[in-house]
Amino acid sequence: MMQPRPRIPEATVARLAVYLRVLSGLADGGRGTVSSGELASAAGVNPAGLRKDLSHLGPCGVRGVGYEVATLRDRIAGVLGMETAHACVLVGLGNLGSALAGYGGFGSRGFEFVGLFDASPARVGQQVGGRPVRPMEELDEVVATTRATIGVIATPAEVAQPVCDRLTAAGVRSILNFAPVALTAPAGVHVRQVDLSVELQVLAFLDKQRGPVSALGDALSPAATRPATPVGRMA
Amino acid sequence: MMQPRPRIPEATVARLAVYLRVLSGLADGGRGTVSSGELASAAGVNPAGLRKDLSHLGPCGVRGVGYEVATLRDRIAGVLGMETAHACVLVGLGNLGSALAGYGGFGSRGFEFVGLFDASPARVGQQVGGRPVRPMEELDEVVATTRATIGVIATPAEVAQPVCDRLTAAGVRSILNFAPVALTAPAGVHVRQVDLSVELQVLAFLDKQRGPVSALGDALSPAATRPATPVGRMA
DNA sequence: GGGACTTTGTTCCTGCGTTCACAAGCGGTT
DNA sequence: AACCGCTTGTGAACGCAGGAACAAAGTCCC
Repeated sequence: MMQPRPRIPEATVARLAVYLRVLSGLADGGRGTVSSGELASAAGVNPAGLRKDLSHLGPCGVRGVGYEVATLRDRIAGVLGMETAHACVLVGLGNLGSALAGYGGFGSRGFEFVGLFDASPARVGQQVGGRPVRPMEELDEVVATTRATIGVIATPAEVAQPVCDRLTAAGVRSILNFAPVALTAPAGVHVRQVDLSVELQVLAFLDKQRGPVSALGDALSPAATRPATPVGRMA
Repeated sequence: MMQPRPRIPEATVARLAVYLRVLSGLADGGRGTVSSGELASAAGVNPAGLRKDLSHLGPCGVRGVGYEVATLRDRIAGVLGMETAHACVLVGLGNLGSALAGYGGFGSRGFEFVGLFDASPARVGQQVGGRPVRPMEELDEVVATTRATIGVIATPAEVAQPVCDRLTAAGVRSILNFAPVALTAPAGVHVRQVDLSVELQVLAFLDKQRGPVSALGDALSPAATRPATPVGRMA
C-alpha cells in the first residue's frame, strides 16, 4: 500500500530541514500563508528550486495564494521523521563535545542526547548540559536500552575510527563525525562529516583567488546598501 | 604574466584541504611517496577523482611511482593560501564559540583568532582559549589593525544578521556562520553556512527512509568485518 | 639495453542538481 | 457568471560533478 516513495534527493532533504526551521519561525509569529518567493528568500535559495523541492512531497500549496504555514511545516516534519524524538549518543566531551551537549538547537528539533561518553576518567561523572558523562564501557548497554540510532563523534582524530567501530557494533545506524578523519563504516551505516577547518580553508582559498586584497585595506566602501547576495545552504 | 588560473571548482578545493591534512600526517610519519589509490583511500574518495582534483594543480606526480608527499603537501598548501597565516575574528562566545576559540585544529592549519567578541558584559574580559573576550565596540578597530579577513559567527540566530553587517562593514571578506539563519551579505563577501541540526535531520531522514528499523533491534550482526564503506567529504 | 609492470594524467560518458520558462489552477472582482 | 492577476507545479535545457576506461610515461628487472 505504502505510497510510491519517490526517493527524495539528499540535497533536497537538507534544504527541507532549512524550510522547516523558517516555517516554524513564521508559525510562531502567527503567519498564516507564505509564497514560495518569500520562503525562498528567507531560506536563501531560488524560488523555483524551492517549489521543486516541495513537489517531492506532492501538491501542498494553493495556486494563487501560497503555502499554508502550519500545514506545510507539519508535512515536512513528517517526511523528515520529526514527529518522534530521536535518541542520540555523543562520544567525546572536550571543548566541542561539551558545546554540542549544551546546544539547545538539538533538543528543540527533536534530538535528545540519551548518553554522553568519554574515555577520560577525569571527565566521567561530571555533569555536562545537565547529564552525567559515562565511561565507554556503558556504551553498548545505553545504546541497546535507549534504542539510540544516531551517534555523534567529537573525539580527537586518532580514536575516531575505533569509536566509530564501537558505535556501529552497538547498533548505531547513523554517525555525525566532527573528527578530522575519513571514517570507514559498515555498509548501511550513514556517515556525515563536518570538518570545521576545511570550511575555513575553503574561505581562505576564495579570498586568495578573488584577488590579493589590495595591501591598502579599503577602496571598497562599507557598502551601506545590501545588493542582494542571499546565502544559505546546508552544512 | 600570472598563470592561466584555471579556476578550481569549489568541491575540489574542499577535497584538497582534506588531502592536505592526510599528506601532513604522512609527512610527519616520514613517508616519502604515496600512490593515488592509497591517498584516496585515506581521504575517503575515488582514486580517479583524486587524480582529477590534483590535475588542476598541473602535473605533480611521477608515473609509475606516485606523488612525493612533502612536495605535494607544499603545492596544495600554496594553492590554498596556507603559507601565510590567516587572521580571524570570532563573534559570540557561548558554548559553541568558546569551543571554537579553544579548538587546536585551527591554529595548526594557519588560522589564528586575533579577536574574540561578545555583546554580553558578563563575558567581556574573560579569558577563552588564552585570549580575552572584547566588547563589540572594539571590533572595527581590531579588524582594521590586524587586517582580519575572516569572521566567524557563533551567536544566537536573532543577532547573526546584524553581526554579519558589522563584520562586513569593518572589512571582513569571508564569513563562516554557525547560527541557524541564512545570512545576506554584500556582493563579493563569501559566506559559508554550517548548520549542525540540519546534519542531524538529514541523518534522521536517511534512517527513516532506509526502513522502519525493525522494532526488534537486531537481526543485523555487529558486522565484525568492515565491508568497505569509506566515507569522507567536506563539511 | 630491452621489455614488462606500475601509476599518473586525460578523455569520455553517465547521472544529478540547478535554473529558466511556461502552462494550469485558484481567488478576487466587476 | 466571466475575467484578470497571482502563484503553484512541471517540463526542458544547461552546467557540473563523479566514475570508468584508456593512453602516456617512468621505473624496475632481466
